Amino acid sequence: MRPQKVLDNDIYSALTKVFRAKGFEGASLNEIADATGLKKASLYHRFPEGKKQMAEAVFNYIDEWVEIKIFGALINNTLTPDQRLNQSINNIKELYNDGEESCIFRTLSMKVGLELFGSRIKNGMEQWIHHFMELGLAFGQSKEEAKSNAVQNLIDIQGSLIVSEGLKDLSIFENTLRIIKNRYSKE
Amino acid sequence: MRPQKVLDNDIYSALTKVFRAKGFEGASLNEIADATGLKKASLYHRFPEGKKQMAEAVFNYIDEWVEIKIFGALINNTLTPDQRLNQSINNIKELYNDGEESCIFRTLSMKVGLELFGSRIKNGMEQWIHHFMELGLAFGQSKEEAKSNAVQNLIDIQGSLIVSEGLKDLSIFENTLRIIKNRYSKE
DNA sequence: GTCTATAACGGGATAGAC
DNA sequence: GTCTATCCCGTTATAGAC
Repeated sequence: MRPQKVLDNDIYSALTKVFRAKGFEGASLNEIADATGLKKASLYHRFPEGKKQMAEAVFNYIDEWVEIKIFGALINNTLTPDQRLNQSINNIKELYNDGEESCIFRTLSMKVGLELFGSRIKNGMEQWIHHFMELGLAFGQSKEEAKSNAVQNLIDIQGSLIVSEGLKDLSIFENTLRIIKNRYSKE
Repeated sequence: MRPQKVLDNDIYSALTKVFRAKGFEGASLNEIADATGLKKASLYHRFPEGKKQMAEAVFNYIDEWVEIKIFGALINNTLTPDQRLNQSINNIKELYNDGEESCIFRTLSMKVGLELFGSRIKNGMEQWIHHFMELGLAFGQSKEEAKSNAVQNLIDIQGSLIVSEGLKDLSIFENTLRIIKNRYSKE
């Protein structure tokens, strides 16, 4: 029996799970092989440049998701500002699985990860800030207000993920999403 | 010539640097050996239980520093609340080297680290919250206010370290410390 | 496109001399 | 207390069959 071709999306999804949990150095090819259902040699067929390329695929995969589901919502001008806010917050919640899953900004930015992917991470963070700014402007905030709120949103998300995980209390992440909402729309 | 005994404190300091930068899995014994100036076998003389014990020494080393320089300042009732605030903020700045150094809550709490050190991390975070709460109470805040400010301080510190590093902009960390100050003392 | 098998290397850890 | 030398295993990566 011929081996099935494993679907690209299933591979990306499995890669993402592993790298988010373990980071770049902590993710071993054996574990990645188990998670994807491919043997190591097959992984090298898909990713000839090896582990680094696998991690890059994770960035691409998440970037695309975020672009559509979060940035897309934040700047969708067929929606009211309140709708944009609610939709993007819900999708942020989904991205981090209610606070259970880490962010690649964190797990892939330890020393080695930062050397390899520093510019992607910087770029990604700037995108988050840019799109949150648009939301603030849509709510009538000044440029300065919108900017500082956007930066603080990013800080809050990153920080609350770490604190939630450390304290094993997901309500902290949830509460942070509420705080972000309140920066734009009271009650 | 007899080998010098390498000072405990120099070892802890070097260990801390490596684990903070690389995390548990990313820190290799070769690198630790280089950083401490001890050969691998000598490290095992000091830390018979191996790498895990080395990381534990880092927790102890930082815990002690934080206990004295940060928690000590936060609850020092020979100082005015404003003095406690300023001193502890300055020491937080020092702890993270103006935002250049990571926090072990972050680097030692990836999947494997969390399995090994989860309860130490939880405990440590609770200590930070507890002592920040005392500061809030000293400033006349209600228990609820003091608690939520304390949690938010922790979130802000963790988040701003990640965002500062990612954007390569230490002013974000500095600004966060100012925000924390303003939770207690206006201007 | 996937596999088995294996190479080449670095990882954590230990033995034993000084 | 530190060292050199070594062990064993898991790691990344490759060769070649199917």
